[in-house]
Amino acid sequence: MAKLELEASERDAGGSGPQMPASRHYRKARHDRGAETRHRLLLAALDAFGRYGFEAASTRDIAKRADANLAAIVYHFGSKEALHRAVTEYVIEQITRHMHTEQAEARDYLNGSPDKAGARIMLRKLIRWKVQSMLREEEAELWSRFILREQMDPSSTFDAVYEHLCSDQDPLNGLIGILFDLAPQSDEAIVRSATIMGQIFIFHIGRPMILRRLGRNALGDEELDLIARVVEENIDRIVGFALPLETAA
Amino acid sequence: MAKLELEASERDAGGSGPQMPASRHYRKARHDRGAETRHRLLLAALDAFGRYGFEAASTRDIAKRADANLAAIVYHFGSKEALHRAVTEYVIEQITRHMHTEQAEARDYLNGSPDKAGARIMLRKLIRWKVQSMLREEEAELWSRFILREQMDPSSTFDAVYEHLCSDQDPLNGLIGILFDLAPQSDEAIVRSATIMGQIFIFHIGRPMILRRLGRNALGDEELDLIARVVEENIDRIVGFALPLETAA
DNA sequence: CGATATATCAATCGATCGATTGATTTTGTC
DNA sequence: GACAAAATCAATCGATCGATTGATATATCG
Repeated sequence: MAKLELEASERDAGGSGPQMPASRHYRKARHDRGAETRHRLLLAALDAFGRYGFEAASTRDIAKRADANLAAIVYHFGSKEALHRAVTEYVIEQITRHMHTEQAEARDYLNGSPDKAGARIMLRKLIRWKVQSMLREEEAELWSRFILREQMDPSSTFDAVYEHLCSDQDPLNGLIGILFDLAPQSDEAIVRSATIMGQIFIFHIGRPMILRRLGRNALGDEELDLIARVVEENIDRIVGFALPLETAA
Repeated sequence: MAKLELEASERDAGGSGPQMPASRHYRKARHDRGAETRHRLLLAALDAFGRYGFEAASTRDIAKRADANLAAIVYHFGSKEALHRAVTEYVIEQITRHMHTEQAEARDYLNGSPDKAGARIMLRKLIRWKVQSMLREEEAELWSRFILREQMDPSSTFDAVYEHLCSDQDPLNGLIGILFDLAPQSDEAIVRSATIMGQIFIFHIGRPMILRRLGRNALGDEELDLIARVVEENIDRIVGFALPLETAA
């Protein structure tokens, strides 16, 4: 379950760290308590930062929810700020890992000699995969909330998130560009991509409201299938005009 | 500019208020300082609560940004919590006011004998109006951020926002229902409405990221026109299948 | 002008925040 | 078992939080 390592990605957290988990050339424990505590703190912080924001999320609450001592945060990460950076890195790493295969495939296709028919199929595949992974993966709601929270106070780690997850890592713009005869970085391609991502993000950011309208307490398989079908249908229709209708499944 | 009154909508803010602006049967001042201070505090709080969240937004910061004294918050509103409630009421009031005419028109249409052709035109009108008002109105980004922030910590004033802005006030579900042969409160109608709203909300919640991709510092008329065109086109195509293509402008 | 309600202000309260400390427990090597 | 590094813990620090206080300033009446 806990694949994360993170190890020493933040040495001196702003100039404070007196003692840190050296992780030098020392043997690993048979049962690494430290790594487990670190991971529990990371997940608790991911939820707390995303839900309450950086300042409102108290280290005491994070430590308590991680079943760890308050001082463990400074011990394992260096400071509250460093913990926030570690969470950012974790989110980027997780999303990148989940996206890697499909995005690489789409990028490879774009680097070849793409045409509209192929781009439409590739877009459908990418969207289907984004919807599934972003809605099925349980942690994904935490990732979305954390990232969108950063947007509201665009100072902290906004740049890192942007560079790793948005700029040119995402082949969505390229596919849209081909289908609509637009330059990949043209304003319209960017706006069109945003409207597509918005249809997915709304089910993260607005989940409480949607759950209430649906009269549910959680999104079950039935609702997730419905959401996936509607989003995929919508995008199929949006890009459908670019090509004569076909039977691509 | 300041139409707001709010007057005595929160009497005793949780049982604290020793002195409050009585606003009894006393004549209004020629130059009402209190109302101005109250409104400046309200706008500053709207921005701060939406941006940093309830707890992270400090009353000292709000007072400073409103060019008012710290104690003015308790004096005019009763407490930080009451200020938050007042902001919620203000947002509901503003959105309701901006939406009133168009939503009433759509509701009237739904209460008549609606057909698909009329519903499509009505939907197009409603969407166009939502896009324009939500993107053109300068305060709208603050409203969206505030509401979406509530979603992340669905405790506080979530119910009030939901009841006034979502439940059955919004005729979007009804129009979608007619166009897709769905019951207005069916799961699919709700999900379809959400994907439509997501295409608009993304430009509020993700504005910093989109601005960066566009290489802009702000959304000018040019970009707003583009966004409006793309969103309206998308929705036209999404619902277009429900009807044979026509030339309705 | 007083008289009075309205409004603003600096100073201060207890509570909680992030961070630090020194002691203690756990773990692995010799 | 002796020893040290890794890890956890309770207690505590100064800073800042929301809220309160009493004094002062402003505005509208008789």
